[in-house]
Parts: sequence; structure tokens; C-alpha cells
Amino acid sequence: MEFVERTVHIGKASFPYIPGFFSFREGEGTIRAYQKISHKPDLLIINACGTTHPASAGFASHIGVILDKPTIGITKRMFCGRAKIPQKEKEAQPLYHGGKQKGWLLKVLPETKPIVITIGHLTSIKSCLEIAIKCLKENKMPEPLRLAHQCAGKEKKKWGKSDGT
DNA sequence: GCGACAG
DNA sequence: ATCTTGTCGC
Repeated sequence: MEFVERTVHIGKASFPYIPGFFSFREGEGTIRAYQKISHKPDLLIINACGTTHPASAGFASHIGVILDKPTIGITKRMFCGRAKIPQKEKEAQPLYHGGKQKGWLLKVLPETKPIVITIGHLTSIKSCLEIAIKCLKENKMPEPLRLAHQCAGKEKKKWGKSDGT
């Protein structure tokens, strides 16, 4: 796995952060940043819920439908769903919601809370975990997400705190 | 029942 | 997300 490209969209969020309505706040900025990408990816890893959402379609699913692209949702904590808490390093426990398994809790590193991996759009329960694991390097969060998050932080400082993506 | 609640 | 220093580990 190697870094290929990075694009950024700067803009003010036009909607407040309300759990359950994440797409309204993050949707526009995400789409705009995606449109700038020259080398379109085969799949997107989104820092938000996938199908483990009150409406069974979180932001990761939403963005997948709009772009007609496979997506996986990865977050630091569960928004909804039920799962046993993995204790051992590299242990994965199934995450259920609405009577079906829709993701996993993965204990990436010892001494840290497990990350939440969920099916977003056009991905299977098996592949979402496999892909997430392949994207892990030496940090808790998968490399693509870690770099994107780091980049967002720097851009935010550069452009002042006008509240953005 | 109550509180918490993706970023 | 944001508030925030020094500190620990590879």
C-alpha cells in the first residue's frame, strides 16, 4: 500500500453536528473533495458509521450511494449496534444491528479501545474487515484515515478556525 | 427508565 | 469536534 494522491476542500459547514444527521454536515465538503481526485479509488473508507446507524444507513453508506462506490465506515466508537468487546490484540468481534451482523469491533492495539468497522455500501461483512486490516500500519487507525485526519488538522490551522469539513 | 449519542 | 503539556515508546 502506498500513498497516491490527496485533495482538499475548504468550506464552512452549513449544518450543525447532530448525531443521526451527520450527512447534512459533512456531505457537501466530502463530495467536493472527492470530485477533485484525479485517480478515482475503487473504494472509500469513511470516518463515520456505515450500516450500523439508526436508519441503517450512516454517512459512509450515504456517500457510497451518491458516488455509486463501495465504502466502509470506520469510527473510534460505536454509535449503535451490539457487540462483545474484543480483549486480545488483533481480536475481532462481530457487531450486530437490526438482527444482522453489519460490522466488527477490532482490537487493533493492546491498551486502546477497539475500532468500529462497518459495511458502508457495496461491501461484504468479510471484505470490510479484510480491507480494514490490510490498511493498518503501525497505528490504531487505518493509514488512509489517519493521513486524511492529520491533513485535515493541518489545513484547518492554515486557514484559521472558520469551522470546516 | 435514563443517559449517551458517528465528527 | 474541541480544550491542551508533557510524556512515553519505537
